[in-house]
Amino acid sequence: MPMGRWEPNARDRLAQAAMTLFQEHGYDRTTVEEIAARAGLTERTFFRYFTDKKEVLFGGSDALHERIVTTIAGAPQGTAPLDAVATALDAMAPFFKDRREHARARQALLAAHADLRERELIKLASLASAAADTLRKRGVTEPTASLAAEAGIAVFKVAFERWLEDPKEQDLSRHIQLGLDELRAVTASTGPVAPAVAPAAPPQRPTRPARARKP
Amino acid sequence: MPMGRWEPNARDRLAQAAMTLFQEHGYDRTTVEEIAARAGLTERTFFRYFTDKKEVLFGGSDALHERIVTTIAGAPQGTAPLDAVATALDAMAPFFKDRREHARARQALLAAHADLRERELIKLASLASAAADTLRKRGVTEPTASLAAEAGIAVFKVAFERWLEDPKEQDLSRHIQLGLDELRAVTASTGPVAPAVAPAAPPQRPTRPARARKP
DNA sequence: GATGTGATGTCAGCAGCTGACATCAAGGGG
DNA sequence: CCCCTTGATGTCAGCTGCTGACATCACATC
Repeated sequence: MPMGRWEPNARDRLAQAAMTLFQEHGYDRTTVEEIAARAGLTERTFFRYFTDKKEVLFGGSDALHERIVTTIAGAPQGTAPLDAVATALDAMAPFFKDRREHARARQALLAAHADLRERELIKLASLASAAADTLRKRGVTEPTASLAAEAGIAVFKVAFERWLEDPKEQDLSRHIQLGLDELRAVTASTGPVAPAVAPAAPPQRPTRPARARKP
Repeated sequence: MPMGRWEPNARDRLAQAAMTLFQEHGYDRTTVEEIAARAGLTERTFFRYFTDKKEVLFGGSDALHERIVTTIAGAPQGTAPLDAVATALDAMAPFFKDRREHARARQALLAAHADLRERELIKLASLASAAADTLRKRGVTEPTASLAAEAGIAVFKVAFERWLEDPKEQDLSRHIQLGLDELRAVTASTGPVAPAVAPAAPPQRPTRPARARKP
């Protein structure tokens, strides 16, 4: 069997080595040099594959990006913006199917390191921005496109976290649907601005439990 | 006149020196040592005031944080979650009144440096998280609290950007209101999921221009 | 006047990251 | 078969962000 001069999949090896070491010794007590060594490479090479030490944890983000764009672009003409976005969110779910445990481990790292959360947030923001761009190409005008995209990403964030914690282990897809329903419920409610003084309400109802889907 | 051992307002001096140098030479060609020197201090001292080189650009964020929390906490009993958040967003507007030019300069820096955008995003996320916490203390249950908070922050992001670009220079407050209206319009629309095939719609209307406020 | 105390300075050092250049197998003409 | 190019990697030097440990020194307090 032909084996090139170097072991293949350097990138994957680096990513995997990093994940392992981060879990074993923690993120900031793991050195890029150690990661590279474990992958049989050099620090310098690490930085040829990843711009950042952080970036090594964000491999699939390009795929998500593309999936979102093509899904929105491919939505039937006349689809309402938020519905197009909703479809795109749903199209992301398969990427995480069967990777719940991996996602949880990753999330644990993010929870412990603000650096990593920052990176995660900019990735999500970039998804939102791409979604908005694509909506605009479909003729959606400006405040609408950005808001639909941002709202969609907000739903995804919440849904994703709930998916990770859900003891019933329902599909991510399901949580996204619930999130969208809830968003609609939350925004559908009252008028412009609350009155200055409250008319002494009772103990305070929890505001509106998530309503069942399919009215 | 009594003058202490050191010039006062070290923190402010550092922040201002940083802003100036960033604009003159760019963010990454400005060294922390240079900033400190310009403020008559040492690099080491800079890092006593700011955890980060980036952090020097995010001074007011604590004040915003507090304002959001107290505003939401102080909303009349029975106020709908999104309305409470909306009020809080509006309460942030005064912080930026008369600082439009400063905000634009800042935004220009953010636009050029992903590092800084990351920091900005985590600040916003932190605001959202605080808002959600406060809502929860008011009895709002979970998916609702997070979604109202995140949606609110999404509105703020969009409104803020539009405010910076608005040739008519309308109030930030106004843009927030428009954003909220638009969010409601975007979410109020169609049902759960778009049909698989579109019934051949006409040229495609821009989906729904922002409707006037006050139905 | 001795004794803190708080803001600052000094120094040493690591880790992240980069530019410049070297190496070396594989592949492709000539 | 040799040469040359190419691409992935290694080597080295160096800056800058950031931190821990310790020194200083005006000012306040007793």
